[in-house]
Amino acid sequence: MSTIKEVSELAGVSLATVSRVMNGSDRVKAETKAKVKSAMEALGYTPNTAAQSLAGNRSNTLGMVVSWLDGPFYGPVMSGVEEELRRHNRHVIITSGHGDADKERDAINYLRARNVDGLILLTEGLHEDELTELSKELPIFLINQHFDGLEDRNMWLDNEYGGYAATRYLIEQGHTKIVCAGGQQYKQDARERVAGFRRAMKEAGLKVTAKHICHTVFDLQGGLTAMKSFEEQELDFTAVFAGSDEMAIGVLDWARGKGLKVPEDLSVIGFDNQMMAHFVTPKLTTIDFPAYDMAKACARSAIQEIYHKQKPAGLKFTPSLVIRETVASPKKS
Amino acid sequence: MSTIKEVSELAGVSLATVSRVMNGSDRVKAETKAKVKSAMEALGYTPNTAAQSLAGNRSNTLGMVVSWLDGPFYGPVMSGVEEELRRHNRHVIITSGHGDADKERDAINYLRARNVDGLILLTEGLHEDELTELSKELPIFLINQHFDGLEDRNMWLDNEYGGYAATRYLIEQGHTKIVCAGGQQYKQDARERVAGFRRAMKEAGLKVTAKHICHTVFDLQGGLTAMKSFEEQELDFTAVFAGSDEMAIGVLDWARGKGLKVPEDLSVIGFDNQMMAHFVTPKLTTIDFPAYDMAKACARSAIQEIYHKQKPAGLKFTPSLVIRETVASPKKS
DNA sequence: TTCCTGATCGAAAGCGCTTTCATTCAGGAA
DNA sequence: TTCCTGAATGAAAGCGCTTTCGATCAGGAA
Repeated sequence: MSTIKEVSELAGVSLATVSRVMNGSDRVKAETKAKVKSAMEALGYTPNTAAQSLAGNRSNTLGMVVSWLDGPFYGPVMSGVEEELRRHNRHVIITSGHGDADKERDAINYLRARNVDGLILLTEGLHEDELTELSKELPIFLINQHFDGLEDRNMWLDNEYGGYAATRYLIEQGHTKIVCAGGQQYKQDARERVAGFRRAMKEAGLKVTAKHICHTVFDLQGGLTAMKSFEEQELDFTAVFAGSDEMAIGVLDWARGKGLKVPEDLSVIGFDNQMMAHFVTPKLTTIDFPAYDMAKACARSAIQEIYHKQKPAGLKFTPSLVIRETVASPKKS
Repeated sequence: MSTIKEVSELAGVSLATVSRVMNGSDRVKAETKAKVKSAMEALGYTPNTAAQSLAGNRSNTLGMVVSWLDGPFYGPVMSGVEEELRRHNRHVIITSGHGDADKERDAINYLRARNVDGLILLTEGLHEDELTELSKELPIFLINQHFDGLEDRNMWLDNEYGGYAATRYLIEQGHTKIVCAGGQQYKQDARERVAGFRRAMKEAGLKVTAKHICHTVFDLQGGLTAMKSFEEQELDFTAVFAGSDEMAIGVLDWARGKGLKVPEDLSVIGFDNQMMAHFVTPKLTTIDFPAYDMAKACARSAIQEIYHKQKPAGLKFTPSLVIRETVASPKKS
């Protein structure tokens, strides 16, 4: 490994000049710049990142906290962030928050001890106050969470619109008796999706009572639980909007157990468009969550603000309908 | 952020002593150690990792290359590595190799520029010679790949046994007409799985011809392709061993298209036990790939060798059968 | 007592960069 | 001509650690 010193000697300039060339910034005569560059080339020079961090008081590293490295939802997010940062010759340290506020704090401390220049967070447990507090210490960027005070560092999905679009699609197919299996009520996205459901129903003049909505957990089991609860209440319905794809798969399981055919006897629509939506039968109609794009945008925005002093801007993403095989018109009866 | 200097002043010792306490190693009087520790406590001291890297000529960081951050297979692997390293206060930079030799090299260079102390590789494109060469530069650890010369840094699965166990299970259920939809022939694990299939068949006195084995791609489409090829050859079979779960799901799709019921008309067994094996219907019987455990073991071994100078030892993992719903005895006919 | 030994600790030299501040120099203004 | 200005570059002081080497000191051997 060659050092900046060797480069400077070969090019016949000072260390400072080499450093200036490396950082692109300052005014260096074009001729000098060329000399330095060819010296770097000749030596196969790569800067020592640790020295850069130490001297520059910045690590060129972002920290990222996701709930699970192995959740289907997080893969595209990590992927988007990694690609974008690598493209800018920065890197990300990814940690798992295990969907728990305490462990999320641990993860953040671990990252801060590594002098990350900023944080990309996709957490579930941390409260707005805490995040606001944290953002005074270092720049933090939020994916899939939004609130005032940090709105220019939010990349969020219009969940409400997604819920609306899903429900709207069911209605357009002729359904009038629709139930909603939503996620945990303490989760912002779950609440918003349900709100979208309500809006679409109301707009169509369809009544929604508390009975029609069941808040459980965002997974397969949650979907089953919700359906059993609807069943116990002897509700009559021809379609269900599930708050997540996993829940929707739970609904499919339930339907199969009851001998109901999907979509002939029951229409089902999910949310997220996770990988497994392709693998189930029939293939799941759902709402696409552009996680990869959001992650890329987030990383880009972070780089712009942290390393190029540009003003950040939050971004709202709009989900779109993905039509597959689980929705049909209701049977005439 | 307090520095080592402040700690040394508060504790009334030299920088060197504080450093010694931090690194646990050298002999420091117990009394002194206690003084230093309480000083660190009092100041809330965290060492500056960049300075440590620079001075110590080591980054306390491992690099990792996987094919896709968002592949279902890689989640558990990343998760295992991250957890284990974090537990030892080290960290990992994860990059994506996009399943392509050139991009894998890029990723490795990117990581080396960051002075990683070692590499954990889960690559597909790099040849043994290249890896051997690389391992002269820095320690590299291989997951799911094994060859002589680097055998003490390999964590690998006994794929041959997995193929054997899967086929064996089909045979025990009474099947005698079995085909094998294997992955790309250039992949070591694909070849080994097929070898296991052959061994089980041979052991049971069942003949296997080239017709019974189709090498395609390890994904859903590959499964479909394989089945179509068997169909064209007018083979008669009651069970299929698929080289991966995704292929197996392709087989399920094919069967559904043909109006065949699984497992009544056709038994199917996969390999990997990926998450989606739970989500398909009927739930997939498969061979478990203990990716998470292998990753943990790999990280542990890497830490032991790199930071504690212990001799590494490769580990062979044995896969196990996971019985679900896609295998039954063949119909009498 | 004197000498030697091992345990404990401190001084100081880096590690490879960034950045401030000073210096040099060419060219235009006076 | 002299002076001033701004552009281009260099010298050097850190950034916060690790590690080598040497100093100190207590206690046992001679």
